[in-house]
Amino acid sequence: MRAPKTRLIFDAAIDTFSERGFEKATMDEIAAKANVAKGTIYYHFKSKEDLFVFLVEEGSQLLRERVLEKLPEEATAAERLRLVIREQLAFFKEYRDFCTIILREAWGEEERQRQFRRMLVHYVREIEALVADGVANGEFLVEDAQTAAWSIFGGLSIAALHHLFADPEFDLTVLSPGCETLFIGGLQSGRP
Amino acid sequence: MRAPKTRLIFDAAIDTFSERGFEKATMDEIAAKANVAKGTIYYHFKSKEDLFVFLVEEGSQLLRERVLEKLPEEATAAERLRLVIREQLAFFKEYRDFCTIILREAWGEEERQRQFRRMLVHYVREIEALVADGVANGEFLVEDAQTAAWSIFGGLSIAALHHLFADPEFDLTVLSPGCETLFIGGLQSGRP
Amino acid sequence: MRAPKTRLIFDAAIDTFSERGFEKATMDEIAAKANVAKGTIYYHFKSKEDLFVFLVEEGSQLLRERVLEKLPEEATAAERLRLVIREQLAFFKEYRDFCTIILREAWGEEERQRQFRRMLVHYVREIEALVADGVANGEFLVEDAQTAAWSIFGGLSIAALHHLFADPEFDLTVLSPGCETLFIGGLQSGRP
Amino acid sequence: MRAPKTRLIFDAAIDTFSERGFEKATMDEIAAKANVAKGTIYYHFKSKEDLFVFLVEEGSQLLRERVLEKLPEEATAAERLRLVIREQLAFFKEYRDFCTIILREAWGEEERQRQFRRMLVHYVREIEALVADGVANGEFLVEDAQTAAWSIFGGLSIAALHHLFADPEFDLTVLSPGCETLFIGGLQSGRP
DNA sequence: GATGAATGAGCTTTCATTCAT
DNA sequence: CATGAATGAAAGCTCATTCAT
Repeated sequence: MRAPKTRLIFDAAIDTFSERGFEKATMDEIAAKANVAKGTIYYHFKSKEDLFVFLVEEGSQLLRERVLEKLPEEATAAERLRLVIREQLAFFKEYRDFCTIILREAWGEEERQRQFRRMLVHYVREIEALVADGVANGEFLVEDAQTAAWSIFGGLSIAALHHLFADPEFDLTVLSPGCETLFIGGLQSGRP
Repeated sequence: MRAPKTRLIFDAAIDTFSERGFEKATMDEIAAKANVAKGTIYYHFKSKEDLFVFLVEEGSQLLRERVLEKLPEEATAAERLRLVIREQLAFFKEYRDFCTIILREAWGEEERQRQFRRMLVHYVREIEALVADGVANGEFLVEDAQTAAWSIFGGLSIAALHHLFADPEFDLTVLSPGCETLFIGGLQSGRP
Repeated sequence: MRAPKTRLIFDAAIDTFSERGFEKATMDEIAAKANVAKGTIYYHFKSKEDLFVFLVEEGSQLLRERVLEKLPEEATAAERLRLVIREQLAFFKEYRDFCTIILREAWGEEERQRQFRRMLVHYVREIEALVADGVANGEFLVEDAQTAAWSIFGGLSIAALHHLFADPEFDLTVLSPGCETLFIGGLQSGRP
Repeated sequence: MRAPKTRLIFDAAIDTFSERGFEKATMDEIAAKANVAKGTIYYHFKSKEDLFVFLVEEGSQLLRERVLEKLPEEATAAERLRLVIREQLAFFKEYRDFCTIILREAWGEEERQRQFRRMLVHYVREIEALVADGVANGEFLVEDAQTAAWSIFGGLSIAALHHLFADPEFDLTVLSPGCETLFIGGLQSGRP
């Protein structure tokens, strides 16, 4: 990743994969965007699949770092979940290309898709743990923390994706308050 | 759709597109699954894209029929939303292939993807209206009904998809109670 | 093989493989020679390897038919061996392309090469049996019929190949008497 | 050839060319086997073709030295030919890689193949002279010494190659007696 | 209506060669 | 002397689409 060309390829690949999807993206386009010869990509990455997996791994790791690692241990589950929602949206705002890739490319039986899902599972499991914490200490009341976690992750993601496709310049962070209210308090938030 | 071959092609296409994704699905595989010659598909559909769009239109219409058309006018917004959640999961259970296609193939700038999103927007707008109703009559408290609607739709869909990929035989309807609680009452459901 | 295009491809492939060798032959050249589109080759043959193997199988079978099937049962081993030598050279004369392919492409660890050798072994084993017959009835005197058989087959082939490369128009059948004398009677043929 | 790296490259090249054939052998593999950088090969050899030709020249020269230079002038033609057969098999035993390369890479219209054949011709011509000697002094009885020479060279080579591919550990020198008998005395060796 | 052989543009990947260091 | 990152031409293969039957 330190090699300068690798960085160029990485960025061009993110861009291209998010714009076209894995199958429609061509190595020619990635090479052109990165301003390197096609062979150069293959010097640094074994295959198109390999490039994709590398990129998804980096992105997933970044997502975990950004969203999960700064959670204050002492805060309540609700406060931490609010932070997760805020940070995930902020992440999607900064890396909108990666956000697109997540939802498009994770679902299928190809090896790269399975690998991708494994990383998502890894991430969502942390949200699940957070929800379970809240349940354990009486803050939350849900039976199935896993489904709740996937609903939250998926709800945020699809809402973000929808807005991004409607308006590429849309500022996703404005969605935070609404999403926090919805997932923490529900639609009946504040009702007796 | 009345021609018997058309039906065979339709089913084979749903099957193939959901298994492989639009790009990886081949007309050969669809033809083989439908037990017709490849030329026959082109006799009934202008192109691969045309076949896909047709299939997505039928599916979207079916989704709307199943989920939205049986909502009792007189019920509360919360009751109607619970029904929506229940019915959408039931629909995904029955048409899991279509559920997969929705989340994989709607996000991109190809014409078919734009068209697909237009249909989703059409569907989600009804949920949004329902949420807005609830807000209007004081049942719900959200600022952005649109985002709430997409979060609910997306949350349900991704949670469903996750479970389907983890276990193809999973019965999605068991997710209903949890999802209803989450979206209506929030994680703090029942807390004072 | 009845489809007309298949025949065109077959002939073009023999021609190209013998001229360039398996690796250097390109599907583009074969297609151009056969006056078909490249895709047409792949419609009839799974891969370049598949095309090659098919062609080698046909050739090997033809070689066996031409050389081995007309051997008179009642003749002496020496007479039959003379016939084999004569017929193999006649075969190489008629199918010089195949003769080239045999010696170039059989030696290596690729699957197609192993398969090829299996067919050669099949052919040479019949010569070996013939030699063994001669030994059994006292006509011949060799300890290792297998090595003798390969020496005869290889000697004929390389001598033929040498002459063909020196002069493509060379008539291989003129080599028969010399080769018969050499292998049957040895260099000291006729000496006491 | 004195530079130590050149030697490493030479050995790695022989190994790789014999294992994969000229076309399939890659400079990367040769470099890896030689434990030098790819650029280093190009420092010592102009091109892949150049490396191959160099190697073939060295090998051919060695073959001539080993087989032809120790022939006792005073011996009979038959005795000298026996020695040739023995020594060629011994050479193939020691340099089995080179033996493989000879038969695989000499037949074609590429410049390197023409050059290769010129060297083989050079070698076989000496055998031819030996045979012609025998004919001149009444030891042998053949009309076409050239064909006889190629038959002997080819017979030995193909028999050796066959055994090497059937069993890489096979000791080729055990073939000597059989081959001597075959080529000198013929299959009817010893018959009246 | 239905067929399937034929097409060719377009894709991923390989690899001999170059050259700045 | 030696290196190895970079190159780009060239190759095998795929597949949506067409069309004569």
